[in-house]
Amino acid sequence: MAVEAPSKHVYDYDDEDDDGPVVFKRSNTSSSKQNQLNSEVKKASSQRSDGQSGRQASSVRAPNGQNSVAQANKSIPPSKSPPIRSPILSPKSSNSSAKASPVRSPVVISKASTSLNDQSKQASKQNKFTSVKEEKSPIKRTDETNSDDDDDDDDSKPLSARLKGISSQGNKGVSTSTPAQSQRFVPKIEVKGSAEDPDDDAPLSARFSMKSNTGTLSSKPYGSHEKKPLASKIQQNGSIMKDKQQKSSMLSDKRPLDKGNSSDQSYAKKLKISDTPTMMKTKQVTVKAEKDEEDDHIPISQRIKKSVSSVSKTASLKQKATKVVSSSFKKINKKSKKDMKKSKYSKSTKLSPSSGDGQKKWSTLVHNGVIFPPPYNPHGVKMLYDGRPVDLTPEQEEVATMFAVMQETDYMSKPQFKKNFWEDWSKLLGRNHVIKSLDKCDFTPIYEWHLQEKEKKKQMSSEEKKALKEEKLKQEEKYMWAIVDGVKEKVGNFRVEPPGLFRGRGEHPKMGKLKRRIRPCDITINIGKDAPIPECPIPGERWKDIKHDNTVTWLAFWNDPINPKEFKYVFLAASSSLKGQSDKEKYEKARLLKDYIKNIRAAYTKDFTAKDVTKRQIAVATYLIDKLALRAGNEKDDDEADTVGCCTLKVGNFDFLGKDSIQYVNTVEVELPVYKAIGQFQTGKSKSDDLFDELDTSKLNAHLKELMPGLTAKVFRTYNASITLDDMLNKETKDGDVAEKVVIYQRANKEVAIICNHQRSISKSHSAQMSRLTEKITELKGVLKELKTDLDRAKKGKPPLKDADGKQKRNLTPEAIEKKMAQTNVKIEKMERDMQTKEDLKTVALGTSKINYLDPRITVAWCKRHEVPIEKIFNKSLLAKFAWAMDVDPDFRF
DNA sequence: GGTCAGACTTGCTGGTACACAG
DNA sequence: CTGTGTACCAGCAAGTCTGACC
Repeated sequence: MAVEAPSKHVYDYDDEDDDGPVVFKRSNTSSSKQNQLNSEVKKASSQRSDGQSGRQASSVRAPNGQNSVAQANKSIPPSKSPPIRSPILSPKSSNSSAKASPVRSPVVISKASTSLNDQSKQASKQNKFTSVKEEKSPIKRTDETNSDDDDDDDDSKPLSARLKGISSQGNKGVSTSTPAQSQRFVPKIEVKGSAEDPDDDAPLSARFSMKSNTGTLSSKPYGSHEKKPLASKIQQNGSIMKDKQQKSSMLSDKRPLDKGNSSDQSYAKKLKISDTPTMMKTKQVTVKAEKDEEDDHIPISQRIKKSVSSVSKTASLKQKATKVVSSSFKKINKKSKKDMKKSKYSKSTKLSPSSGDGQKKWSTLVHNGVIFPPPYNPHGVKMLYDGRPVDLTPEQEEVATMFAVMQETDYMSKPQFKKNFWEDWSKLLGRNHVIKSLDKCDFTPIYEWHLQEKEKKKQMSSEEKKALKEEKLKQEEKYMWAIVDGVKEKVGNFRVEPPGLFRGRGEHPKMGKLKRRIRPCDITINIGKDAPIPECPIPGERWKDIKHDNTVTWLAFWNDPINPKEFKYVFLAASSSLKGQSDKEKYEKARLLKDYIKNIRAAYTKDFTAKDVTKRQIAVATYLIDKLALRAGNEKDDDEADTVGCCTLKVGNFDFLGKDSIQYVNTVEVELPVYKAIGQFQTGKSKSDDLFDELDTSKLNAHLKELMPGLTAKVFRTYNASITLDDMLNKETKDGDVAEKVVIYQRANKEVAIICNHQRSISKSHSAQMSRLTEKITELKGVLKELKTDLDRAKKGKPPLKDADGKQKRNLTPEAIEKKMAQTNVKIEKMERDMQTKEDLKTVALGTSKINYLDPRITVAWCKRHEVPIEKIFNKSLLAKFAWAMDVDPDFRF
């Protein structure tokens, strides 16, 4: 079968994580297409390159140990970018290239078509059966005339790139798009010329032009990297602390790993090997490319077949070698899970993409449980009711205080918050209490007491503060660590959440409700069978339950008092090997998508016009997830904030509240078929109806899994974020000092944040800061003017005028004055750039993408290649979290 | 096929320690 | 030395996704 080939590639790749002797060619775009099509060779090759680079690497510092002497400058790069959230694709933005039709935005229509075409071409080249992964697309268009080879490139390109401006999000403050714009997709009508729009080749992202400014994206050249090795090898995880491990890992990096992953073995216990590869292996999918219409009613999934074969071998090999239980075991029911515990190394033949269900996560686990907040200490300050002081019991006072301290927050203006608070508090007060209504309550005395306490704390001497801190540390020390399979690992959240008022985001229906105090009898502890059960810290009380489940990673959990159906877990810290391993798997999965993306795009593009509605909805939804980095959008209960994701978009949406009630406003141009399809989905529905009424996340993800093993909606976010970073860094890094390079990085980071709609609220002092800067600039300009006058006078041999205070200024030579002027100009420019940057970033949160979406190996490798100390990019906790990525080869590409 | 429990990841915020400019 | 600004981190809310169960 034709299929095989592809699969093979895949597998080989993985396996190989280690070796790959192929030649790497990263650069040519031109070649790219071909390469892609044919082979995964690329991957292999890339790996190879890794090896090489390893050598180079030597020059680079070892990640962990670096010292950064350097100084970095904090200077911020100037950015010219326009406000971030400009509407991206609105027609106006489009302009640029196409003058011809105003309508056509830089983006896309054409693009779509193009890509489609390309793909189809490719497809045609190939034959009918193809694995998705392979390049063959199921779709075939005969009409296509030319194919761009570049297309390939596109696929690998980041979305963002494709969007030239994704300007997506309106931020809270900044959305630029007009309501009208945001309301619907603007179809592009443009006649698309031939496929040749240059853009076509460009990745989607390129197609949207980003307004943001960074200006950097050029659309094209992407190609080069296309062929990075997919899998990099599975390296060990680098766990942070073990030297041995480290060493080995380093070694491994330096040269291509061998299949056996020998290096991995050593870690095996702690780390699971990344299964990603494994996972993928599980199912190989093939697409049957019948081009005809008939396909239309065949679900894509069906069109795709899986070929499983080769994989398992590899997988098992690996597993054995590592002795790690692969995460891939799937579908093991609970009982069997438990059984599995006993046989650590047993493996199921079923590999699953999911990360590890049923899989053993640890063999021995020792920890000390959790620490509780101190009991409430009454302050005795009386609040007023109807102007009179009221006596409250400590319990009543505690809750009143929770409310009082929130006086200055926005919650106080939310009726729902007050209503919920009152419901819970009045229960505590009892029916006969003097306090009958919240309206007559005056919490000011308590609030003032609170402010005083805060002030006192602030006024403490540094010694006192230090002493307190040490005291706290001493109490908490024992809870901070767990021993997992013999290795000391940090625990993430060992402190039980204190009681308080629930602070739901957005218009959460439960905001203001009392989050009661959690007691030991609410808590279930999970610990190794042979480990001592943690002593309950509250005398006379006991844990709710003790479990010894090594198929999960939590150390303890309790039910959320606000929503008892939900759980609050205590996990290991992000720096732990367990977390690191799954992090790595996540990125490996995203990297794998790179190999499938082209065909996935071709498939959904084809389905835009499918007869079957469900299929069409899946296609459009996938498109939106891919292009706009939307989240999947699970159904939500009525008692949650009203937010949506892709599958739950409403007919009237395109300005909606996403996770955390963050607004998403984006106007994009979409391909005509998408526009039409959306129009159809909207027909006959009201604004509040689901746009994708045939869809939910399970269906969508089930479908995605048929396209690529383990593929789910969120993988697109990771993929698009990481590929964008990789692409931008590689395209835009130029010679320069460290500070300049850091600026490049920040720009790329910002681009990703915009794509993912990562926002932050504008700091309270933002406007003050801006006006201060403006003032300073004005002042400097005044100085400049004065200098100019002095200069003119000096040239004529006259002394300078007196200064503002009437004092005589020093007599300077014209040269000296000119020098001063130049310095002042530099200062002004820098300030203006700083202002611009500050303005641009005022609503953009860079941290989230760094923590969750950007493969750290991209960053580490880039730092190594460009001699940028990694500490300039990653802070201490990120360094710990990404320890597993530190020994990546400098040539690593996503 | 749908629902739900369960487990884990993602995301924003606020407090604060610390760096820096004046 | 001091007031500001910011980076960092903890906290916890809010997502995603899987598998069991009906």
